[in-house]
Amino acid sequence: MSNSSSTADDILVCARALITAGGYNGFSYADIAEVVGIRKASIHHHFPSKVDLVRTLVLRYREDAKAGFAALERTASDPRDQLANYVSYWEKCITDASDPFCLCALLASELPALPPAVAVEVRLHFETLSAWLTSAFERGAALGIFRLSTAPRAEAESFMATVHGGMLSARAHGDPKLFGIITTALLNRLSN
Amino acid sequence: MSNSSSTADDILVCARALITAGGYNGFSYADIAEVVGIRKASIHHHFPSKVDLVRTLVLRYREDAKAGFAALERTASDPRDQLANYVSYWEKCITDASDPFCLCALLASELPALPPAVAVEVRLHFETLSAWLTSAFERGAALGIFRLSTAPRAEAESFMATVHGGMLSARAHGDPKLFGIITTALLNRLSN
DNA sequence: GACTCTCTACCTATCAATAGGTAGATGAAC
DNA sequence: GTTCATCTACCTATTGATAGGTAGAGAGTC
Repeated sequence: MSNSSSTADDILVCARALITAGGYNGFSYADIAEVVGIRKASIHHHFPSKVDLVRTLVLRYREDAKAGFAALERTASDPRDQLANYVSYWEKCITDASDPFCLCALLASELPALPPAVAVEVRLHFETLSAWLTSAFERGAALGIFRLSTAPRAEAESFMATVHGGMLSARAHGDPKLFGIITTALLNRLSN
Repeated sequence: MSNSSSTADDILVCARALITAGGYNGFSYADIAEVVGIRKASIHHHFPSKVDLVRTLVLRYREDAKAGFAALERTASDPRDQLANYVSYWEKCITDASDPFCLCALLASELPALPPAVAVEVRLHFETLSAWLTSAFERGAALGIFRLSTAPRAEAESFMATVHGGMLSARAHGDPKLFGIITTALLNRLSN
């Protein structure tokens, strides 16, 4: 019943959860094999090396993120709503534990030790996210919706830092609701 | 020339840098052996298992953090200055690469996969940090120095999230100065 | 329809390297 | 002699990976 795209996808889904829980070195092909129900050697058929696997995963993640940003811009025209919806997306993921931590944020924490081919993709994700957030702040300022106390890029980086830090704190305290508490304050500041 | 406290300390110092770079599973006794200049087996004399090693490291880190909070309270009476000095401490560490990421924050990111004996200590560190920051916000509010838009605990958690997120962003972008940019905005908000 | 070839997706068996770890020996210091 | 801190030699388990293989599906040819 498994077809090719399904097995490779299963592998990627599994790898994502394992990385999000324990980092690049915290999982092995054997772990995936157990979850997906195939042998370790078969994973090599789809992903010849661990680097290939994780790099593919990050590339997919980046594509999905770009699609997500585009969707945010279609579903709300007000940049404040776009940012709020971005945060709501993560709050839902964290609260229902479907995706409790940004893959690239997790990998970024161990960036010095990542294989270069993976590291470069993780950096690119941060650049994309930063650029999108910056553009949201720029648009909001141009429309008079936001009054920025610093440059749009700095606002964007602060916003991003708070979101990622909120994920970390929710995890550290074992309290998913904490992400919402932290980001509510963040979003409230956008309304002042 | 090596004495017992020096070798064990060397091991801990080395382990800290390795964990901070690549997480709990990103280093091995062999890595430490190479840096410290002893055999892998000798490390077991000082730390019988990897869990013992990392747990000892986190305990030490927590002691140092408590001492640091006490020092911050001695060297400045104004809670705003205490928070600013806390941030300055990290900015210096990140900028001169002496300690570019909070050990417990790094370990917190992979908390689900940590050995329980280590995980509990990491959580305790977050509780201690959160309590100290909360007390700073409470004192600042009581003295009329801060006007809080949310409860002191929420302010503290937001502050912490931004600091940790700033570390992450600096690392992800490969730009240590970014931590300062993010935290300057954070501290400026304390002055309003 | 039967046969052949190619492809896909899986497998077993195996490997080298590495991981955390153990036990006993050795030498230095007291 | 005892203690401490190191070592060698070795262990089991696990890791990412390789080589060779099987089985079934699909397409093309007769």
